[in-house]
Amino acid sequence: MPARAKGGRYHHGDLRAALIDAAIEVIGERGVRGFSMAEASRRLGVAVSAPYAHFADRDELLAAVAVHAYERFYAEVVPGMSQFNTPAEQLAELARGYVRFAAAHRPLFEVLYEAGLDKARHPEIEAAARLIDDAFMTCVRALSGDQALSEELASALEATANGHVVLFFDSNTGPGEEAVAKAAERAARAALALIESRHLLITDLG
Amino acid sequence: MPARAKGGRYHHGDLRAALIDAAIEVIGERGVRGFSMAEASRRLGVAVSAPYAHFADRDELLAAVAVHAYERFYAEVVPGMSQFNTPAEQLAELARGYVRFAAAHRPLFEVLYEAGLDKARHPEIEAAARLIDDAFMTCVRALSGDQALSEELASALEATANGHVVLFFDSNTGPGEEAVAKAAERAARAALALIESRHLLITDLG
DNA sequence: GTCTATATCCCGATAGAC
DNA sequence: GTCTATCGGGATATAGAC
Repeated sequence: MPARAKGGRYHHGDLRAALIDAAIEVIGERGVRGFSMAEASRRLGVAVSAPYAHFADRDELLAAVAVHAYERFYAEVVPGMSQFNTPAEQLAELARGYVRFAAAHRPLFEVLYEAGLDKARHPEIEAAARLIDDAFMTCVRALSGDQALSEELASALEATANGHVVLFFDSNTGPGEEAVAKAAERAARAALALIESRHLLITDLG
Repeated sequence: MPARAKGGRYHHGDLRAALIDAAIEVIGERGVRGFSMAEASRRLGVAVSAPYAHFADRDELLAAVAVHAYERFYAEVVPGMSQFNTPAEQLAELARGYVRFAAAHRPLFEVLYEAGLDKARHPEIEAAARLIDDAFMTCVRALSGDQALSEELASALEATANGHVVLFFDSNTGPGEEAVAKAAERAARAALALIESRHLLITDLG
């Protein structure tokens, strides 16, 4: 952990990593919209110009936070899937983990969905998401040999997990363990219900 | 429609309504975070201080936009439900309309979910949502006499519809009619699947 | 790689005239 | 109800010294 004394200088520390940490901290308090390079600099006790030695602009720093978010998501959530034996249960666990992760690391979730980052300008973000997507799609495909159905099911599962997070944040119940567990369980059960009736996702589809 | 000539004055027009329209326009171009009282004033050709005769601060103007959003949602989406005869089909139509509405009026959707408005400070927003919620819950309850199941189903349906909108916006496919129709159909089908397997939403629930 | 200093711009909100 | 004028603040980003 780099030094962060308010008045101190910052020679030869890992400012890049410290800036990412500071960004997460600020986003946690003020939201993505409330984050600024200047505020991050202030918290680290460095000049407002210092971050520009590591990030070309504000969006590049946020993109680095997004990459960090996907890496952490993969490390925290995906391993838990292997404790289950069926693809359906694994996907339910992924949905549960998705909600738990977002609740535990709200700033990371916000960067992914509210930072308004141009993915074309920051391809490293999608690259970081690839490992997660692979694990996800492997499970989905194990449930249906049909390519079209796999796509529809994947879309429905992703939308539902995301929606449960938004609903949880919107309900403003705070980060209480009980409320998080309830939201995560709801997401997992909704995933199982979608899987159970997945045949309805493609009938008559244009 | 109030006058909006760039250099012109604005005596005795309906500035309040014009500000709401201008806000929607700005949000459409720059997002909620990019909206400012100053920019709205500039577009209407009025002094930056003029809006404060109608709204105490920025959040009050955004709250008025949110109320407008719910009113318009109710007017555009809810009537379409009555063309169907079963609660399941009506809820599917509501999900379809939810996605279509959000795609057609993205700024309104953004205000509701990304403006970060303190609902305790703006109770008029939830009041405006009540008509929609009543229609929604009436359908849900018609599907299950059980109170606990109704709550779980409502939660799952709302999350899923919202998630499909987020996914659609995230996919960046633009407002093409084809892409919108596809996303809306997906939301409707996911709703039907959740309804079909709704019994899975409450088994063993703590 | 970090500093000091600065240019440039935008914002929210208020005071007081008309 | 709208105007002019302004205060006070904060942001991004760059230039040049060390």
